[in-house]
Amino acid sequence: MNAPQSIRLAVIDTDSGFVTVLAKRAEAAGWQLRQAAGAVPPEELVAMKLNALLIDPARLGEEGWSYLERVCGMLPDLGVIVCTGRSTVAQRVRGLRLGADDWITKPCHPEEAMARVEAVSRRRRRGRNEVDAGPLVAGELEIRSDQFQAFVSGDSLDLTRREFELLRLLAEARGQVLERETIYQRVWGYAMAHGDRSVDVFVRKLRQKLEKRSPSWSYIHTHFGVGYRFDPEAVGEVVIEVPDAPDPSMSVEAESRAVHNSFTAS
Amino acid sequence: MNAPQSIRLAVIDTDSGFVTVLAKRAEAAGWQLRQAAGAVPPEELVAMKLNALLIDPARLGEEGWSYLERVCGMLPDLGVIVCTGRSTVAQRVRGLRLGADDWITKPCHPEEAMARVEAVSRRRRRGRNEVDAGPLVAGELEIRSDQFQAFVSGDSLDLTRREFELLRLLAEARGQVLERETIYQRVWGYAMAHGDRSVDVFVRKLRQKLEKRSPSWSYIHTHFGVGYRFDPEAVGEVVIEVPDAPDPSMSVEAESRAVHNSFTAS
DNA sequence: CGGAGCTGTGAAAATCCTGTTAACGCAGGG
DNA sequence: CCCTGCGTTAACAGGATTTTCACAGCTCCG
Repeated sequence: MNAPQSIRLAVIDTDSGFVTVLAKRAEAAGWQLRQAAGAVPPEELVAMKLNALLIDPARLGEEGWSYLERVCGMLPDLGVIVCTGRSTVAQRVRGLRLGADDWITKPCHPEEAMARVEAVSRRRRRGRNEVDAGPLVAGELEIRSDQFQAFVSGDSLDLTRREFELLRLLAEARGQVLERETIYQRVWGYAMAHGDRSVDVFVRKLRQKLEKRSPSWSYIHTHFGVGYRFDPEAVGEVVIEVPDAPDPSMSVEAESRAVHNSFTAS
Repeated sequence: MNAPQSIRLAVIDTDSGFVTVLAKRAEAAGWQLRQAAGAVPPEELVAMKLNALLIDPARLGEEGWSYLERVCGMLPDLGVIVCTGRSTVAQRVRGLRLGADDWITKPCHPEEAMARVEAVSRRRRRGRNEVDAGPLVAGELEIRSDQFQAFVSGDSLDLTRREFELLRLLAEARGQVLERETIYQRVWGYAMAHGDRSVDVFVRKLRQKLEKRSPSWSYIHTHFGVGYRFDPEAVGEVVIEVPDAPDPSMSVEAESRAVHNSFTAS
């Protein structure tokens, strides 16, 4: 169910050889990686919204242990993996009892380090209710993962599951153009068959529902020959007051069509 | 901070030397330990209500890997620590990616093994915390964990164990949409088989009993394609008086059906 | 200016999902 | 051994949702 989701990892180590190799692999795997050489204040770690922290306390000198203890104490939800040189059983046991989740001995293969980081993150995620983030807001839109719905000033858009997943994917990549194949792969979970128009159809449904609730904004933009891009933009024209007009749909649609095709973005 | 709470651990290994030493220490630490020599069916592991499982898949011969995979897949909440002899990086990576939480190489000091079991168990505990003391009330409903029952103005709903667990889970996540897989995982304790309808059937039983005792409220809402959400809502329509109608059941059911399908969150 | 290739639309057709029932198997108590 | 309560499965019907199609409208590019 959960594809190898992107992991946010921080590495506190000065062993440049190990770190650079690891960074390379992590990047290849699509992880978000931050490096630091010294003891980063726990507050900053919080701000990074990490899944896990890989640390060599030996590089921190005397305060290594106390730092480890402080971090584990202040961020009980953070996965902590110690990766250091030769150590005694007593040291390892102490580290683990202090709150570390795993202890790897250097030299170690970067792939194993990554697998252990994954294992720790996996367990982390499971425990905490996956309400990882607060609602994502964009323009007048509020996307709530815990409700599988999007709202505009409290009103639900009545999205179906696929519509929601598509919207979330696009919104999470705000500003980035996503190709149809990528979108399909990530929302449907498998490769898109050649000639499949499902993505287009769902984009249309989404635009329809978005316009209904948030007419003065334009969210999903088409990139001809490529795919789609999510970017909330207030539509220039202010809403025309048509308080009692029986059917303003024609004018609204004509207007919106012009807005959608803003190809030359970027 | 964490009192070394009692841990329920199962060990699947035939290395009597290692196991007996470990058992001795575990007992001294007040752990509940179960031993097994071969592949125990995942169902039995569920029944043991374990915190963690320590296993040497090499002792299971050929099926070691598949057994590991099966257990990790079916009991995603169980901490799994592999403890085996010499291994390659590739093997360790594979094991960890399969779902194992840690991998220890024999020979290893029993104290370290225990520290790692603790570290893995610590994680799992973090998510499902807290002694919620008082009874939980919602609408006309009162859910008492100490009684394993729910009441409406003093009358018991006569819920069975599973019905109660399901209701409690939903109610504790009030307002949040829970997916079927999540529900099954948390109430039944292991992964839901594809196509299993147990959750639906139990939701129906619950709704039935809830309506019987609290007709003017709607508690469990369906989110098509996703799962269910608990949210007490007073039903708009006041009870229709049908003083002399011999069997009002039909109208009541028809009405309630309409209410259940309030897909639009809000 | 015109054709080829893409994308927007609407609606029909094919699937999937949930509500409901009822049969089945199991285990505990008489 | 039979009865009863409980949980699991299978099957069906009615809807809701997704796919698939056929066309019309746009873009790009020569």
